[in-house]
Amino acid sequence: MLLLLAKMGYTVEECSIAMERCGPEASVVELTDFICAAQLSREADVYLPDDDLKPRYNGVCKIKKRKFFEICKKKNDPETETIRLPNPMIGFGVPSLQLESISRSLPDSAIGPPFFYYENVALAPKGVWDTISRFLNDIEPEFVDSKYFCATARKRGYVHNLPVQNRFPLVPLPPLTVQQAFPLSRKWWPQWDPREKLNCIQTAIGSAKLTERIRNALERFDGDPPTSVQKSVLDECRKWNLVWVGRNKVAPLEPDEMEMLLGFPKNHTRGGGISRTDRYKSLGNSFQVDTVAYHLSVLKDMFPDGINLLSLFSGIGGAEVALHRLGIKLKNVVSVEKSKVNRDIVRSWWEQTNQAGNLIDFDDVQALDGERLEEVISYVGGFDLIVGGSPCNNLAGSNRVSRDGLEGKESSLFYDYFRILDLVKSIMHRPA
DNA sequence: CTTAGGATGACGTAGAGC
DNA sequence: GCTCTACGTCATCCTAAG
Repeated sequence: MLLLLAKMGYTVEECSIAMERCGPEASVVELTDFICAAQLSREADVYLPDDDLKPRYNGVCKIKKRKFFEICKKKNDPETETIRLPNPMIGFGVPSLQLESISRSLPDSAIGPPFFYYENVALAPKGVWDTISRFLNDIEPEFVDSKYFCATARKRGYVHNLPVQNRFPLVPLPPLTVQQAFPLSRKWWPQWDPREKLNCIQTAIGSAKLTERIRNALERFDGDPPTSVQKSVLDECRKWNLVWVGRNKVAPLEPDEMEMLLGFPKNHTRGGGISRTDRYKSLGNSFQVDTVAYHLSVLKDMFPDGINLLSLFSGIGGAEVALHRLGIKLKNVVSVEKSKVNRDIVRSWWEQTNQAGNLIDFDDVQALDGERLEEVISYVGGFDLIVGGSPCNNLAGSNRVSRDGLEGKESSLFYDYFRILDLVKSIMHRPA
C-alpha cells in the first residue's frame, strides 16, 4: 500500500500519517482522500516542495499532483453512483444493432487531442469502474460484449473520447456462431449441446486428461447419454470452453483458433521461440480486434495521412492490428509492453506487414516519466491516439488468489495510464 | 544428475441476470 | 431464491534436453 501511494507521488511521511489516522483497513481512495483534504487546505508551494516530488511528475508535477488529489477527493456514493452494466451489453451500438440517434456529450476536459481509448474487464469488483471513470474525465464507460462481433464472449468496458457516430465494422464480418467458425465441428456437435457462442477466452485451457475423462464418460452410451451426464459434460465444456472435434471427443481451442476468433492474423503469436503456454497467456490477455476496430473506425476519415499512436500495455498489439485492418496508416507507434515475448510478436507483425512508419519499443510504463515523454513527443510530433488496457489480474473474476481490485499489484498500473495520459495532454497543450 | 519449462488440478467468490 | 460466468494463481508432478 505504501508503495502504491508512493507511486502516486505521495511522500512517505504523508502516507504514514494517513495510514495511521485511517486505520489498517483503509482503501487507497480513503487514504488519498485524507491526504488530499489535509493538503488542499494549504498553499500549493507549501505542500508540494520540489525535492519531494517523484521523478515521474517532473515538469508538470505541481499541477498534476494537485489534480490527482482533487480527483481522489471526489467520493463514490455507492448507493446512487455505482456504474451499472447495460443489458444487452452493446455499449453505444454494435454492427448488427445500430442504435438510432446516438449522441453523448463529453466534459470539456475530456475532448482531445489526443484521442484516448482505455479498456479493462467489465465485471470488475464494485466501485472499480467508478474510480476508473472518475480518473478519466468522468467519461461514462462503454460496456460491450464481443459476442456481438464474433463467436466468443468478451465482456469489456471501454472509456474513450472518440465520437460514437458513423462507426463501421471490419470486413469481412467474422463468423458469429461456433458452428460457422468451426464448420468441421458440426459433424460431432451433439444435439444436446446448445452452445452457439463460446465463453470468454482466458489464459488457461482445459487439460488433455479432462477431455479424456469426458470421452470415457460418453463412450459408455450408444446414443445420447442420460441428462445427468449431459449436464456434467456441458458444465465442463462451458467452464473450459471446449469444442467438439470427433465422436465423443472435445478439445480446448488451439492458439490459431483463438487468433482467428479474436481477429488476429493466423499464426500471429506463433514461432520465434514462443511457447504454447505463452501464446495462450498472451491471447487470453488480448483485445478482440473487431470490437476495438469498430470503436476506432471513426478515426479513418479524420486522419487520412495516418496517425501517431501511443500504445500502453500493448500486449500482442491488438490496437495496432485493429488500426491496420481499418486501413489507417501508422506513422509512429510508441509501444510500451513489459513482456519481451509480446514485444517480439508485435515487432515481427510490424515487419511482416511492411509498415512504413516507425515502431518504438519501451518495456516499462513506470519508467516513462515526463522527461522521456517530452523527448518522444518532440521526436514524433505529438500523439493522435493513446490506447491501453491496463492489467486485469487483480480485477478478474477467475482470480481466486489476489482479486484485490484497482489497488492490486498489477492492476494499480491503471494509475500509470492516467498519469501518462495526463502528462501527454499537458505537454501537447503547452504553448511552444 | 540437474535444470527449465510444460502439464495438471485444486483453489472461492462477487455480482449479474433471471 | 437460483444459476452462471470469470483477460487467474499456485504447488506439484512430469518430461525432455543439457
